[in-house]
Amino acid sequence: MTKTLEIRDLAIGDLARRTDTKVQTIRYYEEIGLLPPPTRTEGNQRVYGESSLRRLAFIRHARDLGFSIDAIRELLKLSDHPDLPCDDADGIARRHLDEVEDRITRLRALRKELKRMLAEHRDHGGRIADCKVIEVLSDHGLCKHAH
Amino acid sequence: MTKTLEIRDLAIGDLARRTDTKVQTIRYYEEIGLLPPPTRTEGNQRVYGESSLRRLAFIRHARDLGFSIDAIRELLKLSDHPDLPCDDADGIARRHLDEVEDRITRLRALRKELKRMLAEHRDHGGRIADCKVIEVLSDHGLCKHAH
DNA sequence: CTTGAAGCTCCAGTGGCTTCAGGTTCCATG
DNA sequence: CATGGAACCTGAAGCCACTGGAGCTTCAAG
Repeated sequence: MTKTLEIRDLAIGDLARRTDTKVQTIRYYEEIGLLPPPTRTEGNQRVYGESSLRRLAFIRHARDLGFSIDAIRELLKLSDHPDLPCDDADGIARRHLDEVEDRITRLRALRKELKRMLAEHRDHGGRIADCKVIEVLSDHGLCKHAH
Repeated sequence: MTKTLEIRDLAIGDLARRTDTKVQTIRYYEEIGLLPPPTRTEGNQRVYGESSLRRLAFIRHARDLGFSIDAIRELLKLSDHPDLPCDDADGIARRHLDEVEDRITRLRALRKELKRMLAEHRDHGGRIADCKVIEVLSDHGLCKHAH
């Protein structure tokens, strides 16, 4: 039950380093309302705490995984309003769960193919006989909007 | 051993529909060299075959999964040049495999959390008691560039 | 031979940053 | 306590990966 000591009073640059984000990107996220405006010092400089760090880390991971800003806004809404009317929250979570499942499936297929290529490569001493990356991710069965 | 009958002579609109892509996006991909310029009709209209269909479907899936155009260019290079010097191909494949593994890990974490939320939601009759989507994807251990 | 859908090129606009310019604040060192 | 360089500030322009619109041509069903 050791209470993790809180991280506080991070300058924008510290936050940037810890989340592998550009300083300007942080200011941009504030501008578009993804990050709440933090408190400022006397000299008007932004000061962040742990919650900003977590929130920003989440945003970066989600962006990196291909979620749009709007999708992220929705996911954050789940966090920000735990007492959201149930249908909304349920709908948002369910919709994103489907999308996540879908992405995992496609990434698995790509992973399998990349592994196969590396393995064959070793076996055949330096040549990729037949690369099927395209086949594997062009599979129509995996298309969201196909039928 | 039934030979799949080849799809040929698709107009740009057909290709767009089959890959859930905008017509303009297809032309844009041609412009930046992701798709080879197809043959044209007498009247100067683009005509595509099966390989374009596969290639474009691949590109779309990869973009959707958050790969950059440059990463996709590299993956396509594996397909386009099966006789690539081994170190190049191996490096490309290995690098992207690592990235793919990483993405799968993070998506799994997010999936787990979304599932948990939906389950608790059902149990508690309409309220999301504590939403941890942020915690789950802000985990520092999952950061590519953290240490 | 008409007519309307779909194609063509060129160019401007958008989302999500990124870079630049021209300043102000902070703080380690002399 | 003065100072100089790193880090901060705002505001605006630029860039990538599309997206949409204008104005025109081609195609194919009737």
